[in-house]
Parts: sequence; structure tokens; C-alpha cells
Amino acid sequence: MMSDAPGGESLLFLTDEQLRQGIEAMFFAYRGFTADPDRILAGMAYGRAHHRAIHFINRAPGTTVNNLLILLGVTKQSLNRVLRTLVEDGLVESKVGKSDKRERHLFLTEAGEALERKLSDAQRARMRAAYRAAGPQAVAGFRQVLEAMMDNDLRRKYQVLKDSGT
Amino acid sequence: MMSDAPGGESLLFLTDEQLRQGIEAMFFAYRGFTADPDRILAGMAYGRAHHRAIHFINRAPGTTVNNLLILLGVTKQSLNRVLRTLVEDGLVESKVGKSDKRERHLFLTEAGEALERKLSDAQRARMRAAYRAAGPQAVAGFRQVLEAMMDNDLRRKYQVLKDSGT
DNA sequence: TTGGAATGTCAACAAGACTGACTTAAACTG
DNA sequence: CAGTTTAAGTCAGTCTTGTTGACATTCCAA
Repeated sequence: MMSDAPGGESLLFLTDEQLRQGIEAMFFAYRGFTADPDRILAGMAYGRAHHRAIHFINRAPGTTVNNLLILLGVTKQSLNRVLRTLVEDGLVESKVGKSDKRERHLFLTEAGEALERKLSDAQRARMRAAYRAAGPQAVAGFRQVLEAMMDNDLRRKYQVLKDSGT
Repeated sequence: MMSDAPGGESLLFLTDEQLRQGIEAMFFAYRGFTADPDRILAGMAYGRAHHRAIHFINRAPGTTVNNLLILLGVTKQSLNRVLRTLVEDGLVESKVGKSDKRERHLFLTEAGEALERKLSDAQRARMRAAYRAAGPQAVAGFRQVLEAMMDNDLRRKYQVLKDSGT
């Protein structure tokens, strides 16, 4: 296993203690990462699940229900509960597919876009501050490690989203 | 801190699109981060909450309930349920404080340590693989951005843990 | 010494995930 | 065309993990 190159840098930073610190950093940072949107949503009848749905519908407008639940990694029953309230409240629109009428394509309404903006403004502000504080080189490393940490199938989906955004 | 060289890289990488990619990377990576322990715990009657408790009790043996719930960011009632099952199952020992009898000091039993090892071995293996794939420089950046993303009070607690481990 | 603060426990409830079984409609296939 | 598969949605029930509220015990300070 262990490519134990003697004296190399690659040994030093891979002690159990270093790895443990990375794990804890990940845990605490994720709390910060979700804190601002959570606060905004706490007032309304929504939670993190709604945020995630809104985020990805905004990111890939017209996406199907099936697509979305794979991306989110939840069951359709779980997603459906969330989606139903969002449609009822007029934040999301669900349109029957043109070529395949079994599919429902999802879009944000204006109200949905407004909430999306509010949530992602808050989250981006924190991200921006962290990026600023750490500097460009750190950001590149951050992204590299995160990508390496993903499961293979999710990494592929992430890449697709990334490229579609450019 | 900022090194805001005009026209430099530090402007370019802060577009909304770049920030959005960082947000999504964080989301997908966290899924990978928790996947292995989740799989292990799925078989037993435990979940992520138990993992977190076990992790931090191992990290700071003798810690009090109050300490732990601040670290975990949950209510004492929520933590208590988890703790109770762990004590009942003989993974955690709870000792009444000597100087202050209101406090309970928490320790892992041998069985608790065994489970801790199993869980953290899996999580560290993924972390190690990600670190290896990304390289030492990327790891430094990763850690910097994560620390900058934490809330202030959590960052302080994280630092204390980090120093105690060395 | 007494009243408030801190620590932890018990009970009840809500959000959000899960599985399993089922329906409807549309698309595909032999 | 009949039969199967796929996409979406629903209903019911369970589990984990979070919440509030009420309460007991212990400590400390006025």
C-alpha cells in the first residue's frame, strides 16, 4: 500500500493525526457552509432539502425528477414531498415533457428564482470570504482534494454540471 | 492577508460561477466523506450521530456532556438519546465528576474503541486517498479554505482540538 | 440558607430520510 | 397489437435525529 518514500514530504502529512485533523476540519467547515441558508429557511416552512432542490433546478433548468433525485441521492418519495410543497407554493413549475410525456421538467418560477438568489447570495458570500482569506493557490488545492474525495459516479455528475456552467 | 494584486488571479477566480462550483464540490464531497462510516453503521442500530459522539469522545476522553454538545452543535436532549444507547450497549462509560458531581465524564470502553477504530479507519482511508491524489500543496490549501469557512467560535474549538492532538 | 444557575434526564413531537406496495400513463419491443 | 418496461406519483409505515418543555440534582453566591 503506502508508498513509504523515506524522508519525503508525502510521509509527513499523512500521519493519522493529520488525517484526523482533515476529517474534523471537514465536519466543522460543513456546519459553516450550511449555516447561512439554514438560518434563512428556518423562518419559512422550508429546510435544507428544499434548498438543495431549488439549487439544482436553478442550475439545470428543465431537469427531470429522475435526474434530480439521482443528483441529490434521495428516494423519489423523499424528493416528492419537497417538490410538492414547492410547486404548491408557486416556487417551482413542473411541465410535462414534449418528446416523452412521462417526464416532468422542472423550472423555477420568478418567486423561486428570488428565493434561490437569496439563499445562494448568502452561501456565496461565505465562500467568497473563505476564498479571499485563503488565496488563489489554496482554492485550487481545496477543489482538487474535494474532487478526489467524491464517489466516482458523483464526480462524473459534478463534472457535467461544472462544464455546463461555463 | 489579501494580496489583491490588481488584474491578478485573485479577481478572476471569484466569479459567481467559480463560487457555485465550490459550493457544489463541497456538497458532493461531503457525501463521499460520510459514505463509508454510514455504510458500516447501517448494519448496526447506529447512525451518523453515534459516529460523531464516538469520534469526539475518543478525541477528548473524559469530556463532559456539555462540552460535547457544544462541539456537535446539537441540543443536550438530542445528544442524550445517542449517549444513552451507547452507554447501554457498553461502548461508552459515563462517570460522575469528582469535583463537580453534576458533570458526567465520558470515556470509550474497549468495545467503543474498537468501533471507533473501524469507523475512522474507513474514513481516514478515503481521506488518505484524496490527499494522495491531490498532493501535499493541495492539502495545505484544502485545510486553509476549510478553516476560513468555519464560524468563529467553531474555529476556536477546532484549533484547541488540533493542538491537543499533537 | 435559600434562590438561581448549571448539568443532565425523561417525554413528546416534527422533519426528513427510508422501504415496500401500488397506480397511472407513456414508451418501447417482440 | 400485447406485454413489458420506464417515469412519475401516492399511500402507509418506520427510523434517525433534530426540536421544546418539564423536571431532578447539584453547586454556588447573595
